[in-house]
This record gives sequence, C-alpha cells and structure tokens, in this order.
Amino acid sequence: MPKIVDHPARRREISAIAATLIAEGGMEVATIREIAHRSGYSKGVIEHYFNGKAELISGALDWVNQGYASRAAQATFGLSGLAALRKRIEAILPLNRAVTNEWKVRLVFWSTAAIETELRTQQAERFENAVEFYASDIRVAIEQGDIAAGSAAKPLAHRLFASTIGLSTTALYSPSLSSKLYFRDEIDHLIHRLILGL
Amino acid sequence: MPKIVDHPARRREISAIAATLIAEGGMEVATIREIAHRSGYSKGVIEHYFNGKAELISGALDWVNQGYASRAAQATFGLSGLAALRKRIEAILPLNRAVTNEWKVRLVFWSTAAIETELRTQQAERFENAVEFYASDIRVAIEQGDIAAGSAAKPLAHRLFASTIGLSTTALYSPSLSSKLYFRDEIDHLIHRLILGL
Amino acid sequence: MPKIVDHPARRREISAIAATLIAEGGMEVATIREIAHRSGYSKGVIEHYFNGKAELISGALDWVNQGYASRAAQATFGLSGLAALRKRIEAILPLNRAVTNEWKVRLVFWSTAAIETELRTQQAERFENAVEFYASDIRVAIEQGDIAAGSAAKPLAHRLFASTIGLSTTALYSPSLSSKLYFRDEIDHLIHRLILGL
Amino acid sequence: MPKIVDHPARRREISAIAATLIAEGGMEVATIREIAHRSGYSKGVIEHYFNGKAELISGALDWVNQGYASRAAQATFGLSGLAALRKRIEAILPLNRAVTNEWKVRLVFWSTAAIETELRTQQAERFENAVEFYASDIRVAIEQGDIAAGSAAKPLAHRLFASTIGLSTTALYSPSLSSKLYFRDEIDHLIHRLILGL
DNA sequence: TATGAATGAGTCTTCATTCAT
DNA sequence: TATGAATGAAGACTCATTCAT
Repeated sequence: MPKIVDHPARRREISAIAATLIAEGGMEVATIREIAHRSGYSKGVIEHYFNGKAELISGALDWVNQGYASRAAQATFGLSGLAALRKRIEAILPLNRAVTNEWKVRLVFWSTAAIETELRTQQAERFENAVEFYASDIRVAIEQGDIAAGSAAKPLAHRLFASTIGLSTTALYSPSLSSKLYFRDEIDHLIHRLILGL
Repeated sequence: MPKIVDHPARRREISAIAATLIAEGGMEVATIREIAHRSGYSKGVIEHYFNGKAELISGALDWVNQGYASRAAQATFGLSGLAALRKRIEAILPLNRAVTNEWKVRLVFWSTAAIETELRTQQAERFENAVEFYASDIRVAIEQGDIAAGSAAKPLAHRLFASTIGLSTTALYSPSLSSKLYFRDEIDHLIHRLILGL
Repeated sequence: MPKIVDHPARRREISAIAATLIAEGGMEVATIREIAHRSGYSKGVIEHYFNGKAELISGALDWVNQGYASRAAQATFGLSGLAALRKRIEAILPLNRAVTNEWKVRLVFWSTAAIETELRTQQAERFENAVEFYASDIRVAIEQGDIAAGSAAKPLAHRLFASTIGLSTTALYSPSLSSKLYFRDEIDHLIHRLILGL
Repeated sequence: MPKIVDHPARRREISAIAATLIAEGGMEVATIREIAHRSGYSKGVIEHYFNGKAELISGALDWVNQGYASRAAQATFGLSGLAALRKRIEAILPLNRAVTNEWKVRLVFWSTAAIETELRTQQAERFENAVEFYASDIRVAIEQGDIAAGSAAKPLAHRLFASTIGLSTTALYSPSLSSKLYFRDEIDHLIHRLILGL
C-alpha cells in the first residue's frame, strides 16, 4: 500500500518555499537543491511533485497570486463597488514585507515571461483576469451611482491596474514611495479619479 | 604604444549586443560566451572591457536607458511643457519592437535589482531622475497655464511615471494592450488628466 | 532508497588519487577534472564528496598523514622507548618512492598553509601532534634509562622533529641525501644524540 | 637611440615585488598582472625582462636568497669559525617578518621544485652551496680547536643545515616556535652540538 | 514514494602569452 | 623599449536532471 500523501498540499508547501527563496535571493538562489534543503525533503521529491524547474517557478507564482486572491476575497467579503475596490487595491499594494515579497516574485517571473512566448500568453491571461475583478467592482459602482454615469468600466479598470503596477513596482526600490502614508494618499487619489470617471 | 581603441565606444558596442541578447532570450542567453560570439570578439575581450558579468549587465541597462534619453531629447527638441511631455511619453512607451526590447531589458534588470540592496538604491535614483524630467515639463506647463493652476508638479509626475510603467509592462504580454491606437488613446488620457491637475 | 555507498571510503579513494596527482605534478596537475578522470568518476562526483578544492587538497594531506600514522603504528607495534622511536623515524623519512610522494604532498600543502592563516593554525597542531608522539617515546626511554637522566623530553622531541623535517626536505632534491645508507647513518646519529640527551 | 635602462636593476626591482607578492598570497596572487600593477610597469614590460612566468618566480627566489647572502656576508664580516657560524645561523632563521617572508617564498618554490626535475637539480645545488658555507666555517673552527678534533666538517654542516631548515619551517606555523628566545636557545644548542662534534 | 548518487553541460572568471602599434 | 589589446585555454564551481535502489 502506498503512503498516503496530500499531493496538492505538498505542492503548495514546496511552492511557498520556492517563492520565499525567490523573494530573498532571486532565481539564482532558488535552486532545487536549496528548495529541497529548506523544505526538508530530498531533491528527488521536488522533482516528483514538479516536472522540472519551470513548473516549480510557475508554482511559486501561482502560490503568490493565490495569496493575493484569498487576501482580496477576505478583505472584500460583504463589500461591493467602490468599497470593495478600495480593499482590493489595498490588498495588492506592497504595504508590508510579505506583499513586497510577492511583488519580487512577480517581477522575477515577468522578466522571464517577457521573453518566452508561451509564458507571455499565460501572463496576459493573468492580467486580464485581475483587470476583470476591478471591472466588475467598477460596474457595480457605476450602477450604484458612485462613479460618473456613462463611464466605461473596462478602460477604467485597465488604467487602475496600470497605476497599481507602476505604484508597486517603483515602491520596491524606494522607501519614500513605499510608506503607508504615501500609499494611502495614492489610493485616495485612484478612487477619486474613478469617481470622476477618469 | 599599444593599439589605439575607443574604449567607451567598445563598451557601448558590447553593451548593445548584451542588451539585444537579454531582450531576445533573457539572462540565460546573455552569457559572456554568447556575447563574445555575437560581437566577434573573444571572451577575454569582454572581460577586458567589463569587470565581470554584473558590470556587463549594468552596461546593457545603461545603453538601453541612454537610447531612451537621446530619443526623448531629440523628440522634445525645441518643445516645452505639455508638448514636450507628450513626446517624452511617446518615447518611453513600447510603440515598436526596439522600445519593447528596451523594456525587456529593464524588466530583467529590475527583477535582480529588487533583490540586491546595492542595485536597489541605484534603481531608485534612476526612477527619481526620470520623474524629474516629467516634473520639469509639468512645471513649465503649469506656468504656461496648460495645467490647472495650483497643481503640485512632483506628485503629478510620479503618477504619470507610474502609469507609464504600468502601461508599458502590461503591453509586453498582450498584443491588444500594445497597439498604437490603444497607446494613442492612453497618452491622450494621461495628458487630459494632467490638464485637470489629476 | 538511494544507492548505498561507503562515503568515507569514497573520500579516501579520491583523496588518494588527489595525493598521487599532487606528488606527480603539483597543484597545477591536480585539477578536479584530472582527479575525476583518474578516478573514473565524473567531475560532479568529486564535488559531491568534497566541498570545493580546498577541502579536496586537505583530504589529500590527511590521506598522506594517515598513511604515515598507520605505517608508524604498525612498525612500532609492541615496541617502546628508543626502539619505537627508531621505527617511527624510519617511517617518516623518504626511504622509498611512496614516502617521497608523501613528502611532496606535504610540501605543497605547507607552501599554501604558510600563507593562509586558518591553515597555518591547523598545521601547527599537526606538528605539535607529531612531536608529542616522539616525546612520549622519549619519556619512556628516559624512564628505561636509555636516555640521559634529567633530560627534558619535549625539547628533545622538537629537535628530533626539526632534524627529521630538514633531512626529508633536502632528500627530495638530492639523490646523495636520499640513499638508504645515508639515512641509516643519520638515524643512528639522531638516536645517538638522544642517548646523550642532546 | 634607445632609452638607457639598467637592465639588472629592473630585474631585481621586479623580482622583489614578485617575492613580496608570493610571500603575501602565494603563487595565486603573484600574477603577472598584479606584479605589473604593483611595480607600476605594464604587463609587457614584465615579460620583456623575464622570459615567462617560471623565470619570474625563479627571479623572486634568487632575490630572496641574494638577500640572505648579503645579510650573512655583512654579519660575518671580519669573523670566522664558530663566531661566523653563529651569525650565519642568525641570518637564516626567521627571526623577523622580513626573513619569514623569505622562507615563505622558499617554501613555495620548493613545493614546485620537488616536482619538476630541472628545478630539482638547481635546488640541490643551492642546498650544496649553502652547506658549503657552513662547512668552511666549521673547518676553520676545527683548526682553531673550537670543535672537537677529528670531526668531519661536511656531515656536521649537513646536520646543521637540516636542523636550520626544520627549525625555520616549523616556525612559520607556530608562534611559540618563532620567538626570539626559543631561537636563541636553539642556536646555542646547535653551536654546543658542533663543539662536541655531533 | 523517496533517496541521494551520478552525470556532464555550462557558467563566470583568471591567466600567461602574443602582437600590433 | 613600452603599451595594453586580444586571444583562447583552463580553472573551479553550480546546477538541473536522471536513475538505481
């Protein structure tokens, strides 16, 4: 009888370690050997759960995005429209060390996805997905009359998303652009812009 | 007396090749061996002009940013205020293959800079530098009455910069977000927002 | 379960080959590649058993010293005092090709140990260790009345050790100083000196 | 008209720098590039005065031995027999940092000379040379009646030489074996042994 | 399922040496 | 004589991956 193992849980566990390592030292540090060492499993086990390095990195990104997704879901629970949107934005901006690490992993992944065609498509879908979450909140806000009537939800969502990325990216390098105060002002501004339908 | 060589020119030449390789295949492809091969020089020569790999990658980024800088300088020649700003934005967005490649190099560099403290600081300075260019254009535009009086230039510049990054980054992965039409609309929108002082 | 390997035995096996190569051609020849080639293992295996070159060289020296130690232990088995001492000296002097090779390895190691602080301390301990073996034999000989009463064992051991090193070192370069006859005379002389307590 | 250069002086100058580098960091550090850098000359100049690396290392050893030779000559000036011998011994033992460095260079050279046949012969000659200096002092001492009549000078010289090497070599690694006090005692002892004709 | 031994390609880097100027 | 540009071999080392157990 084979040992019973929670396969998906193992994957998540290993993915989390991979993500941490990437955030700490980039791809150079996230070697299979190191992941094995940190996880306490053997090298063979890692390869058993992930079909090669690429899948492992992909897993790390999924774990990171999953983290954001559940955080956003929890924060927006019971909310809708502008209120939900604000929470959603707060959930993605690197307001603390943990989220900053998420962004580091994203950046590492993006830099390789920008080059490999296959990953590029996947990434585009991920973006579209995230934008759609914004868009649906915006649509509700429009219905609720919180956003200027006649506004197109999708373009607004895209712009919001772009600002979000820009804000997060620059924050990674400059302390002054990653203070909670700065982020609060910018979030206020983003919401304000939405209200104006811009 | 030794052979006379234009040292800086050599560096630029090699940097350009490194940048191209990074844009084509990421860091994995941009090995010293490959750079040597593409450039027609021997491996030793590369190390003769660059003190190790890190400096070489740094050189590639400098070359890329230099390319943008001179392109922007040329495009904004004789212009000021909003007109200059529009050209400056056009110069940074990945409207064509060449600029798209620039962005790929940036992304690769950012992903490692996010992890290494020393590079992080350098990157923050580069950002600040770029923002300041926007800010000075904005200041002129405010003086000229093109932007809502009483607007603070620096925050506007920062937001513009963030949007610029977000727009460019997402464009790398999705064709629909990298069409000239889309970019034109977004540029118009960015300018419009500035005019409103938002 | 993985293939079962006698780890220490492998280390010894590889160390022996490294030592042989060093004796044959110095550090220049004792490259990891060559060691791998001679051993029949792949380069990776070498690194699997040794954490870098330094450890490998260290292993080679250990193997050499181990060889002397067991040779001396065997030769002095059942003996004590002056009789043991004579055997011990015979075991260290380069009376044959094999021991000459041991000395070549020692010399190579000493030349690097003279420069690196950490190795220097290790080497001092090794010396002290070897001297102590002499000293304990000498103490017994004094008790047995074979060595002039009132002699201090440690200084005698140190002098004996120094002579041993000098004899062996010079022998490496000159055939006339490495003949068995010459060595026999010198050993006799060393013992004679000890008996006189000098 | 070619520039007038004191060829031998240049060689000595460069040899001295090479020797210093070897003493500081071993052969690994004594690269032609580094020697060029330290000397202020270009790489080409080094190769101009020395026909390859081997000759350069040889030059460093010569410079070191030359230093000892002139130091000994100066110290023994006007002396003969046992008195001269004492000074000669004092001149070779690593009583200070400078002489310790000399020994480091010797050790580095010996370790390579032990392997290469050609160098081995050269080294044997150097040894023989040094021994002969001792021997001639000893002969005078015998004539003067300071050393037991009927003693054979050459064997005594050889033993003295061996002790000298052993003392110096061990001193490189252990502070307790390189104190001035220890050396003085050992020198006294060596002289004492000679007087007894041992 | 799990282990870790083994592989060998590939990385950056350093170096002595040659040579055009 | 002198410079330093250029070469190319060789070094240590790391890594993803395969596979026998």
